Order: sequence, then structure tokens, then C-alpha cells
Amino acid sequence: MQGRGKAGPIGVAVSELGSAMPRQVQPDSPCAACPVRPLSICSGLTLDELGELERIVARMALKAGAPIFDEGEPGDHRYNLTGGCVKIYKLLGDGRRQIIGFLFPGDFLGLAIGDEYAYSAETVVDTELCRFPRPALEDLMNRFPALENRLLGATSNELAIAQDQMVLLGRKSAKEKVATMLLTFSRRAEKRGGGPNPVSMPMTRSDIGDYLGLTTETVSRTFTQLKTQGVICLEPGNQVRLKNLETLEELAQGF
Amino acid sequence: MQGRGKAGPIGVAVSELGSAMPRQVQPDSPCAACPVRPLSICSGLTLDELGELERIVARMALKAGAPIFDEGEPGDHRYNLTGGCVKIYKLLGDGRRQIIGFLFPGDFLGLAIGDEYAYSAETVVDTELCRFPRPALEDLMNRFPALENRLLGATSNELAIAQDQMVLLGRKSAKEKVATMLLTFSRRAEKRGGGPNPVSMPMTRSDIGDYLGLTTETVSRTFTQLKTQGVICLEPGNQVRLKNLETLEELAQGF
DNA sequence: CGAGGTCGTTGATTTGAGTCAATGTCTGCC
DNA sequence: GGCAGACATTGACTCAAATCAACGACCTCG
Repeated sequence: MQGRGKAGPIGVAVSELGSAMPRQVQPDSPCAACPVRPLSICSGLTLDELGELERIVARMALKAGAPIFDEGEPGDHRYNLTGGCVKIYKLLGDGRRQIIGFLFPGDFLGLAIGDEYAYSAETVVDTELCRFPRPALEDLMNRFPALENRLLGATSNELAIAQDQMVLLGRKSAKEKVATMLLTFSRRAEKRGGGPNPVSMPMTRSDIGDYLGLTTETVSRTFTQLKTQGVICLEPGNQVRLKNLETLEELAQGF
Repeated sequence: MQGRGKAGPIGVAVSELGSAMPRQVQPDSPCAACPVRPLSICSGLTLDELGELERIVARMALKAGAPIFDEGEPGDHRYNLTGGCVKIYKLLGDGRRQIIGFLFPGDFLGLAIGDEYAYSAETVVDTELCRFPRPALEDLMNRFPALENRLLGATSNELAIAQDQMVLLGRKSAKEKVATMLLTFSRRAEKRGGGPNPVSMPMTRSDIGDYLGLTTETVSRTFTQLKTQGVICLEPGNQVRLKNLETLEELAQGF
């Protein structure tokens, strides 16, 4: 298991790398060397632009289970995920929770509507983030249209993912939901440069349930069913091996 | 009823206004007089920028029930809705449908992932649209960052709406879903300058079902329940009068 | 090393929404 | 004006997933 566990005391920035020269362009720019840059909004920027971005960034590392921000709080920062996994979610008044998405390295987070965060965010495992003050980031976007363009691309992409999830939530059966999630995670891991198999599922059954609109029990039962059918194999460390991609694709579409 | 009915033969542009001078800035600019401009991506542009936008736009009017484009088609155009109502949806292989959203005047549509539309779009009632060729629009966005900024705003807003809908689909009961939809539509109508009450619901029960992740029967039963409870009143012309906002708010949150 | 806690699995039962079926209502068209 | 077809409502019954409940596996910490 990769660090699922208790949050740090209050879950705020544990370290801010580069604090020796907090607002300086660094010759040995960490951004230039950033492994997730090609996946993130920081791709396709000139070295100049990257340097400016670097002046406003704070890097932070969080333990598993740490809150990042809560829905309704003033949305003062935006974040870029450079390592780990984050869940974003909304709560209803009585405690029901819908997980809006799981984010992985390269993903951007911190959507605010008006001045407030539109959702809550919490780490799933130990996680590294780049944090940008919102006003400074907006200033940069005004000066560098390429950055705004990248952010528009990222947002459009998120929107398309959200729309797919709406289909899943509104119209798919439990088995279809779980199969779809496994395939989606596999493809996303591949896109990030990892292997498509086995799939890492570091979140709890309860998280998965709140993501798919199911209960933990149903999630568990469905995994067992897929295992019994021989489509997947549950491996130690929250890994799921996909043993039959074709059948899984069929299940995801509902056959 | 406001024009729910059969589609035109193939549902393509019925008229293109201003075709006499198709690519000219018009002194009596229709854009300058556009009633939905303050709501749309065209707001906050200079007259120059607006003029350029006008050079590439084609205006079209469609009958109710007309297809606009289908998921997977080459996404050659983007649209701005100036009148009427549009539903956007995705289909599963076996015909199950999830309606991703209902769009109203001022809303933008035509999200493409890669080169293909991410969803299908169809008019609900007689509808007017502004159509922009995608490459020309992207060229304008490059030249006018304000336009790109507006589109980013619109997309972020759509994303927030999609996330709220995920909560609805994943975690709300039938009654909560219907109550939420009524309130959302009321608020949106108000934002567009109409009265909040009664709410116009020009789409069919089947559309509502596919939007809320329910069947037509359940939608119908739930409307009846709300009517019996005295919270709403079904009026002719697909109008729903909200008789008790407070109770409806409570129902929407689940009490 | 054992106690307590969280997480996951499995079983029995309930239930909200789906399905199947019939009937009612509106609307546009001939 | 009346007929045809689409849309809406209502009822009876079914079923997938939720709920309630127990137990097992694993981890942390004293």
C-alpha cells in the first residue's frame, strides 16, 4: 500500500522546496526538469514564461488523507499536481458525498466559482503539488495567452471527462460502472507514461463508491464478481490486474 | 406549447440571416443589438472585436426536434445559442441516453475532443443559433485574448454545472432530483432576465428522465407527488409553477 | 504481542426505482 | 371536427442496489 493513512496534524504545506530563494528564477529550473510538465498546463511555454511561472509557485508535499481546501472557502490558490493522487468531492447537507474526480500528476485543480472553491479536495496518498496564488496566475494568463490557452484546453478536457462520468452515473449498472472505472484508470495511467496493467487503485472502497454512485458493499461485491468471472485479479498493494480487456470493454458498455 | 414538434426534413440551417453581405461588418451590427450578448462569450468585447466575430458568424434558425450535430462527427463549428432550447446528450451502444445538459440563450456549444464533437446536440423547441467555423474562431481567439478569456470563463462555468449534476446523478433520490432541476431552471431563467416563476419545461418527460437518470414513469410519478404535496402546480404550455420555494429547497437537499 | 481501529467482504433482507401494461390526454392534421 | 400518433399518467409487479448486520483481514500503537 502506498501511504494510505492518517493526515498530518492540519494537513497544510509540509515543505516548500526552494524556499531559500522563494521568488527567484532558478538557473537549474525545477520546472524545466519537471517530469509531468508535458502533461500539465505548463507545457508548451517558452523558457521566459516558465521562469515567470516559477517565480510565483510554491511547492508542497502532503501526507495521505490531508485536506487541501474545502468547498466554499475563498479560492485563493490554484494547484498543479506533480505526484500522488487527490480526490475532489462535494458534500450534501446530510453527509452524502459525491466524488467528482480523482486527480493524478499533471492534473490541475482549484476551480473557483466567484471567489469560492467549487469543491473540496483531499489527498488520497502522499502527494506533491505546485501552488499558484490566483491573482498572480491570472496576471500571468493575461500576459501570456499561451498559458490561458493551455488552461482552456485542460478545462475543456475536464469537462469532457465530467460528461462521460455523467453518463456513467445516470445510466450504467454497478458492473458497468466498475468496469468503466478500471478501464479509464488504466488508460489514464498509460497516458501518464505508466503501464496500463496492473491498475493502481489507492483509494478506499468507500471512495470508489462515492465516485461511482454506489455503496461500499456494492463495490466490494462487484469486484468479487469480476474476480470470479476471471476478468480481473486483485493483487497486493491495491493493484488490480486486468486479465481480459475485451470482456471488460464489453462489460463497460453493457453486454 | 412552444413549438415542440417534428424536425424539419434534415434539420440543417433553415435560414442564414444577413446572407446578402455574408462576410462584412455591418454598420447596424446585429451583434451590437444582440439581446443575449451580455450572457454569452461575446460580452466584454470591443466593437472591433465584435466586428471580426461578425465576419465569421452564420446565423441559423432550426425547428424543434432538429439535430444540430452528432457525437463523433468532425467538430467543424462552434455555436452560440441566441434563442430557444437545445439538449446535448450521449448515447450508449444499446440506446441508453444521458442528457448532459439543456442549453438556453447565451450558452455556448460544440465542445470537441480532438477533432470530433464530444456529444450530440438537438433542438428542443424552435431555436436560433450563431455558428462559427472552428478554425476562424480559434484564429480570433489567438488574436483577441479577451475572447479566449470569455470562453475559458464559460467552460469553467459549464464544468461547475456538470459537477453539480454529478452530485445529483450519483447521490440524490428521484424527488430530490426533480426538485433540484426545478430550482435550477428557475434560477437560470431569472439569470437570463425572465421571471423565476412559473418555470418553462419545454422538454418531454423522457428528456427529463434521461437528464436526471430516471425513467419517464418515475419522473411523472414524482411530478404528481410534488403536485399532491402542493409544492408545484402543472400549468398548460409545459409551465410549472413553484408554489413553495422553501419546501422545494428542502426537498432538493433531502429532508 | 495483543488490543483496538479501519477497511473489506459476505449474507439476509428491504426498498426505491425500473419494467411491463393499460389508459388518459393533448395536438396537429386531414 | 374528429382521427392518429405522440406524450403523460397510473397501477401492478419485479429487481438491482441499498441497508442492516456480522465477521475477517490488516495495521498501528501501546
